[in-house]
Amino acid sequence: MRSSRFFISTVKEAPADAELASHRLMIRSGMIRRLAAGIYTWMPLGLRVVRKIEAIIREEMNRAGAIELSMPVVQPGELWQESGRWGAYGPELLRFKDRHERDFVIQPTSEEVVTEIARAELRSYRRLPVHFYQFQTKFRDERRPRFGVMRGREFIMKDGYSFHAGIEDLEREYRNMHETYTRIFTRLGLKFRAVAADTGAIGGTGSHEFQVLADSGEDAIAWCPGSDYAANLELAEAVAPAGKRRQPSEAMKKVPTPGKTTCEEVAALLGLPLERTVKAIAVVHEGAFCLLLVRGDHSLNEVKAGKLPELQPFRFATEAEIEQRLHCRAGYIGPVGADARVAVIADRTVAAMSDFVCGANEPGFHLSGVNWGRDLPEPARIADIRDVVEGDPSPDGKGPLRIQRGIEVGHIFQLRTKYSAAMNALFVDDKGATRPMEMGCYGIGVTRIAAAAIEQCHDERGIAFPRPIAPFEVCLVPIGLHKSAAVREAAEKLHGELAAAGVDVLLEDRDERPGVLFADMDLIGVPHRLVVSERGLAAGSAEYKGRTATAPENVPLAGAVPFLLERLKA
RNA sequence: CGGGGCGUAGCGCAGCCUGGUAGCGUACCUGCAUGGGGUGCAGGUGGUCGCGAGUUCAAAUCUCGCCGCCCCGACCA
Repeated sequence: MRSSRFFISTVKEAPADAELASHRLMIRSGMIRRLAAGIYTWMPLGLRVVRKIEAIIREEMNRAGAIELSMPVVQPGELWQESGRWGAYGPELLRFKDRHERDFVIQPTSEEVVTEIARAELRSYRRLPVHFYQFQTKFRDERRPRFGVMRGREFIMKDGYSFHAGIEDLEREYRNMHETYTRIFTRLGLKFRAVAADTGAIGGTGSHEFQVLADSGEDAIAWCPGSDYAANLELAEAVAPAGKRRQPSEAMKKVPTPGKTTCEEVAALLGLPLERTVKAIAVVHEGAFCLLLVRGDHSLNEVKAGKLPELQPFRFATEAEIEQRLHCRAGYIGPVGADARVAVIADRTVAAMSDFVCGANEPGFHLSGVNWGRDLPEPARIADIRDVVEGDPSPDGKGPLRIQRGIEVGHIFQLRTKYSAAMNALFVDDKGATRPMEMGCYGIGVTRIAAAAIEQCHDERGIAFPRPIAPFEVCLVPIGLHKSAAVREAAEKLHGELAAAGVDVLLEDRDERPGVLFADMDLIGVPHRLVVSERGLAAGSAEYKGRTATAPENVPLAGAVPFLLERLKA
């Protein structure tokens, strides 16, 4: 490819509202152009990256035995009524009517359509298992699209759906996909981690997310360096503290804390560590009030709390509700002497505390030296309701946990019979009985991967794409191509030879100054660069530099092609 | 959905308070010079100032309404 015939449109300044490095660099390199909130055009340069990501995923999905098809973006509302998601999905599902006033949706995923196919095509156990997948444009009307294509409304996703005669076979395919995804993200050149994920309302035996590690990620993951334990923070278990609770050593005291409503302020006022305080969070479940107790330096895990039977579902109490029910201002509420009708759920850590500080249920006062069993009854309900923190013991007992941030790029899920049962996707088994099929679903955010890769691989000069997904593998930068016949001839020859060897090479033949060409190639992230100049030709050499290398090196002109082929293998 | 902010040339911004010929940087075009890290000089092109009303002799500027976008928060995959 010649840059003069391609379309390179880099800019020096990115829009002021682009916060993330990947977002800024995708705009600056001309990979994408924003059309509306969360909706982007993939410009030729960006599309090359997307196509390379797709090609790797496709190759591995095919190798794993999945079969590609393509389902419609526009789907009849009827099908969504049938699965129950018409009502359940909420405003994120984009709905519209056609000229006949019939309901349609733009698919956010395709469980309904694929299940419709399965129930028509897969009538016998003899046709199972089957795994269909597609690359397709999705639309989710996100409340707050942001970070460019990282959380866009329109995006490309590889979504796969498998159908099985039994749970064992579903589990086999689930393991197959776990391995396949691991291969895919490894081939894409990403640093990632597979983590256990929340199975949400569907339940089932398993769900894993594949998270690309990046400090800017929206998800937090907890993992144990001493074992293979890894889970989304939403799910990660905080085990009960080891050992017995310390004996009380202080008397309970009411201390004035005017204007101090947070644990931080109270701890600072009393000169105590934050770990000695307890915060009480008032929540409401079906009209019933409940106090959740979490240590002052910990934070409530809403997902874990929401799974407790007595809280499912819950919402936070408003300040007005707190005053009305507890007769106390928010900021001073606590478990001591609380209304007996208000249930109290103590986090495991809180249940093991002694001589702690909490609200006195009286505006302007807290209690210090509070002890379970003496100043208030032993907690009736103890549960794991906090986020784990760095250094907490791993649930598998194999050392302390670490916390890292990640970008979710893949998710595999055992759906079981949620859709097949709702939509009558039945098959006849080997005993002649009719049963709903077991289903699995497996998604990869293709366009999000492009952003995640940049998030992970960039520097002050621009993008440093991993070779497998770079828009071009090699760029030839001739100095003075439009002035020197010798340079032109040498560059053209190298271009021809590299292209013939199957290398995705870009010849920078634009009539620009060298500085512009260097800056652009660094910005768009081409991993290998070969410079051809009169100076080099005189010495019979060309200059090679890897995108992330600190210094260039000279290679003999005659050996440049084999040299590059060797570098491309690495 | 609640709170805050912003809409002026492709991009980044000034001008608005105090109404009177629409500006700067960059990008783009032309010419000359330059030619190993976003080159210099000179000359140019490009804007219904988000949209619609209103006030006024006169509105980018003041008033009202609408739309769009961004940030924070709540909600959710």
